[in-house]
Amino acid sequence: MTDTATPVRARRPRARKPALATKLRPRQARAQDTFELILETAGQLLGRIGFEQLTTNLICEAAGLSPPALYRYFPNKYAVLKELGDRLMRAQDDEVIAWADAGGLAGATFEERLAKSLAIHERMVDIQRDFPGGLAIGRALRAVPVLQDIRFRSRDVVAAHFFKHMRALYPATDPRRLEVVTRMTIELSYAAIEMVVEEPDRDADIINREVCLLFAHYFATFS
Amino acid sequence: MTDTATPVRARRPRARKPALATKLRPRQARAQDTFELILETAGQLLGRIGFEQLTTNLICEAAGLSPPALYRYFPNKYAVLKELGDRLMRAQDDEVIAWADAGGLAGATFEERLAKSLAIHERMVDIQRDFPGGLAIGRALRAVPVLQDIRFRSRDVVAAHFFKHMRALYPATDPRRLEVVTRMTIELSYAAIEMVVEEPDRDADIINREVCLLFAHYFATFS
DNA sequence: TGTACATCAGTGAACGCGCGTTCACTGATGTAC
DNA sequence: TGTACATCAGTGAACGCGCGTTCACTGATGTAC
Repeated sequence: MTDTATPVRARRPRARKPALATKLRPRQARAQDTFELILETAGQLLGRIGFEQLTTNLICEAAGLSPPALYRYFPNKYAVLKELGDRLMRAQDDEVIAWADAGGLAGATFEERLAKSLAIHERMVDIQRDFPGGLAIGRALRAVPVLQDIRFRSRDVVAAHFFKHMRALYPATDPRRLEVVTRMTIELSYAAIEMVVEEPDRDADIINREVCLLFAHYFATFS
Repeated sequence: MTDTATPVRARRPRARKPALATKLRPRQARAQDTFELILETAGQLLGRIGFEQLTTNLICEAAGLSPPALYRYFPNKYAVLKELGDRLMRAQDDEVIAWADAGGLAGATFEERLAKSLAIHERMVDIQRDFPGGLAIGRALRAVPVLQDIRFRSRDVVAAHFFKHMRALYPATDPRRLEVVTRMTIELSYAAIEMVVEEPDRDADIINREVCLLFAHYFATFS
C-alpha cells in the first residue's frame, strides 16, 4: 500500500513571473504626484541600497505613504522597477534615435564623426547620471530576469534604427555582419556609459573620448 | 513634557554589509563534497532563477541538505555568491594574466595580434559559459553592492598586469592615457564576453571576431 | 451657487508566508594508546 | 588491531522578523442638477 498522505511535492525552483503592468493610472493631480513620488523615491533608494534590498514597504516609508497607496498603482516592486527602467530606456532611446536620424552616424571627416559620437555619448552619460538611481536601474535591467526584456527591446529598437543608417553609409559591407556589428557596438556603448557613470569624474572625460575613438577607428575600416 | 514612549526611529535605509567570509573550511573529504555541492547547486539555481530569488533554504532543498549544513560553511547567501564570484573571476584572471605575461598583447603583424586576442577572448567565453550560473554570477557581481568589490579588484589586478605590457609596447603614449585605456578595454571585454555568453551560438563567432577587430584597429593607432 | 452624491485617493492595522538563522541533537570520522 | 574518546559533519524542528499584500475604512475631489 502506498502512503495515503499526499507526498511532499518538491517546489520547483523556477523564476516566478510577477505581473509588471501598472494597475490604475492616476487620474487626479494629487494622484499623479503620488505616482511620481513613488518612482522618484524608489529611484533614490535604489541608488543607495541596490534593488535587492529594495522593498515596497521601504519605498512607502521613505515616501511618507502607506503601503496601500503604492499598491493602488503598482502590483509589486518589479512593476515599479519596470516603470523606472522603461523611462530610463525611453529617455536614452529617444535621444539617440533622434541623433541617428539626424545623421549622427555620418560625417565627412574622421574628426567630424568623432565629435558627433562624443556629443551623443556624453549626452547618454548625462541622462543616466541625472536619472535618480540611474546606474542601479541599468544594472537591475541586466540582472533581474523579468526586467531583461526591457533592455533587450530597447537595444533592438535602437539597433534597428542604427542599422538602417549603417547600411546606407557602408553599402559594401555584408549586411549580416553589419547587423551584428551594430548590436555589438550598442551593447558596448551601454557598458561604457555605465562605466563612466560610476567612474570618478577626472577619468570620465578620457574614457568618453577613448570609447568614441575606439569606435571611430573601427568604423573607418568599413566601406 | 515630552512623550515618555521611545519615539519611532525611522529605519535608516542603508545597505547592510553582510559578512562575506566563509566560516569553517571543510576538513574531511565528506565535508569538502558538501561545500562543493552547495556552490554547484547555488550556481545552477542562479542561472535559472536569478540571484534575487535565490535563498539559502532553496539552495539547501535543491542540494538535499538541511539548512544548518550550509550555515556551517557560509554565514549567508552573499558569502556563497562571493565564493562563486571569486572562483569565476580567479579562473578568468589566471588565464588572461598568463596570456598577457606570455606576450599575448604583442605581435609582429596585425593578423598575429588579432589571432592572439581572439584566442584569449574565446577562452574567456568558454570559462564563463562552462561555469555553472556563470552569466548570472557575472551580473550579480555588477548589480549587488556588496559583491562589486570582487569585480573591481579583479579588473584592477588584470589591468595592472596589462598596463605593464602596454607601456612596453607603446612607450610613446602618455602613460596616464594608456592606463585609462587599459581599464576601459578590459571593462568592455567583460561586457562583450557576457554578450556572447547570452547570445545564440550562430552570432557568437561573429561577435567574438568583431570585438577583437575593434580593439586591434584601435591599438594599431597607438605607438 | 449650493447641495447631494459618486468616484478617486490614501490610511491604519493587520494577515500569512517564507526567509534567515539557531538549538539541541545524532551519526561519521579520525586518533591515541 | 581494537577500543575509547575527541572532533567533525550534518539533521529535525522550530524561532522571530519583516515582506508582500489586503481589508475596511476616512477624507478629498469632481459633477449633476
